[in-house]
Amino acid sequence: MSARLIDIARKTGYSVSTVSRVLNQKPGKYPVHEKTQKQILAAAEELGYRPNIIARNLRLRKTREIGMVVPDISKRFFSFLVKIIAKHLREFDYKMIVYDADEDTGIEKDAITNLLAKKVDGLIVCPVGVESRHLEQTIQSGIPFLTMDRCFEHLKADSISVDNYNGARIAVEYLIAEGHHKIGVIHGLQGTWPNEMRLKGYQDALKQAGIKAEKRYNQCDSFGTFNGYLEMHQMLRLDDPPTAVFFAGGYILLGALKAIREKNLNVPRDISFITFDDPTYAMQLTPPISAVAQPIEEVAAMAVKLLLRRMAEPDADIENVLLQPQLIVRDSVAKLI
Amino acid sequence: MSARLIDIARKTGYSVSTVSRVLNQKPGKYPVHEKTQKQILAAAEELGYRPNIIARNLRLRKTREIGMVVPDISKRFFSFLVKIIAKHLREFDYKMIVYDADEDTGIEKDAITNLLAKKVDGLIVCPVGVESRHLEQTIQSGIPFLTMDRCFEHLKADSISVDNYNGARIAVEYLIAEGHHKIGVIHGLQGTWPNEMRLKGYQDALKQAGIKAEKRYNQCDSFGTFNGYLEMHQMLRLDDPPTAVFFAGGYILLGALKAIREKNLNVPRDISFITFDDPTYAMQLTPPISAVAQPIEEVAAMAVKLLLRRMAEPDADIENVLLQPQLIVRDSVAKLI
DNA sequence: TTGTATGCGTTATCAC
DNA sequence: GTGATAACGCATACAA
Repeated sequence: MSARLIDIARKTGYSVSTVSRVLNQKPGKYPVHEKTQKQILAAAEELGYRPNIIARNLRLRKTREIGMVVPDISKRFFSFLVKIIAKHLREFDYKMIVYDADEDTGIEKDAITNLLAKKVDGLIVCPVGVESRHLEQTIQSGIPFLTMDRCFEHLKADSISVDNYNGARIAVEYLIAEGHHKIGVIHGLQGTWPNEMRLKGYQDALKQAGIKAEKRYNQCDSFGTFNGYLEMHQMLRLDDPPTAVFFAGGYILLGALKAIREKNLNVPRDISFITFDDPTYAMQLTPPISAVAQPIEEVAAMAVKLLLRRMAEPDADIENVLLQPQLIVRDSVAKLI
Repeated sequence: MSARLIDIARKTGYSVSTVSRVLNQKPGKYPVHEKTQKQILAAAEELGYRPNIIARNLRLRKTREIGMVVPDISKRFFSFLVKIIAKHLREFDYKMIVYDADEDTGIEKDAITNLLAKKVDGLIVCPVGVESRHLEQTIQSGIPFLTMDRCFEHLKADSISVDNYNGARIAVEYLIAEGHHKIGVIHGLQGTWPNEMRLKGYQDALKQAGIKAEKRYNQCDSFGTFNGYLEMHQMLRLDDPPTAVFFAGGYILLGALKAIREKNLNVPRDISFITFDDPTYAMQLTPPISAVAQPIEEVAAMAVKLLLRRMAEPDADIENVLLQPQLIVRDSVAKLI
């Protein structure tokens, strides 16, 4: 068993409160005799004293912990987000407790419940994205709360996300500008906010250019690699396949590339590709794939800023921040004009 | 403020202890009147009671939490490991608290200290890998403890890792079997266990085949993409560059591919590649890259098994488990014979 | 400058 | 069956 305040107290002959005061060192708050301090500090060192955080948290009714829930930590977007946010929080002397919801609203709900029961000082949730009732309840609990990425429009809470709509739109507008008219889309999980926004961006870009959105050019299922693989094959089986395809996520792209290889086709000679997300490998592929990059670091920084503001001013106006993604042109789109 | 036991007690007229008993429901332990139970359960429901985990943990001196520290959660190897381990632990009703050490031993040390102070029931550390004194101290504290991946040989603790030595060895033996003699290596951070083991595997494979390990064919710096890029360029500048290169990590490969593209060279026509690690994109590259895959899921499962065993039997013999990686042959190695 | 007493919310031991 | 009561380890208001 590790040393407690009372062990130091006994060893030095002082009381627990004196020991506590010395070890916490509120600047100039309580004056303690210098000799006393030295003895106590020495004893603490010798016993290897480490404060019991549980007891302290219970007493202070503060934890200096921020809870975070992500739908899939094995995806780089989220693990990187987690990393950067944790790093920022560290500067403010906050720890982060992350839970992986494994794309399951039930687990997400449990995670939030647990975090609330752990009395974290703030909560960041990247919702799985299909249900939000439990989030409403969480907001009611009054905890400083922030949704990220797969936000819900109706939720009365701060939020930060990437402008999925506009990102998709500039990607497709770029394809059109290069002379493409038969443009396909392979998107991800229906009903999720980013997916719907990306799809809408695609559709609006076509509409604006006077191009009809063909149903057969529209495939979807999930954001996974296997989905990309299957749907790409399906699209290639069409009598008049599209000349260019927009992918709603980097994993979809990966699967589509596999399908392309199997058909011995060449990008961009036979078909042009552009993807939402800019995974690390995109620029290393042959050819390097043009992409719409999400500003993850800015998202992380803004998240911390918003949450800390909410913690400092619980009654501040709700902010819903939308960050702009960036088009990165590489060599995967053929110029048709 | 959320409801406490005492709020339910006041509302129903029963005492705190009765309320606690009902809410914890030890099977057949304490008999409580059925009517009482119903009233209390109803009141709890109505007040939205959630037990305060901090108070409970303090009282029970158990947290049902496992701490985990990884050097870089944004790397897929670790984020995936975290995900799978957390999933397994969930089945045993344990939560996981993960911290990212950001490849910094100082942060790793702080993280461990904090986890210990939080009184987690067990601790899994994937060490940054350059220093281990603080790990020895951790072991002394008596907490069920496990190192993973970048283990230290001298540490008296359970450990689980991939056989980096053998993985590198079978990769290089494969290159030799295909007729290569001028074989380069670009490895990662010197002094870390996986790196040294992979390097030694490379060297021993050459030695066994009677091939001298040329110093100019050996480059290193870190496991990063940029390192791979620079070192590959350097190797290509040699008068007689190697005909095949073994990379100690998937990110290094990515950088090397970029260098290759810039020189307008072709894999495997001009040079052959094989890499340790099998990142998701390896099979989608052109050509698909042959690789040595780490059995991440087995590692995760074994980690949980070892830790739970240690928690159940603190005095069991120390186990150091080594799992075998697997050679995955794709199209990135030319047959020279 | 230091000590005493109290409470944070829970569970467990004991008595009734 | 149920209720007082005492910890768990810490930080603070108040006394001395």
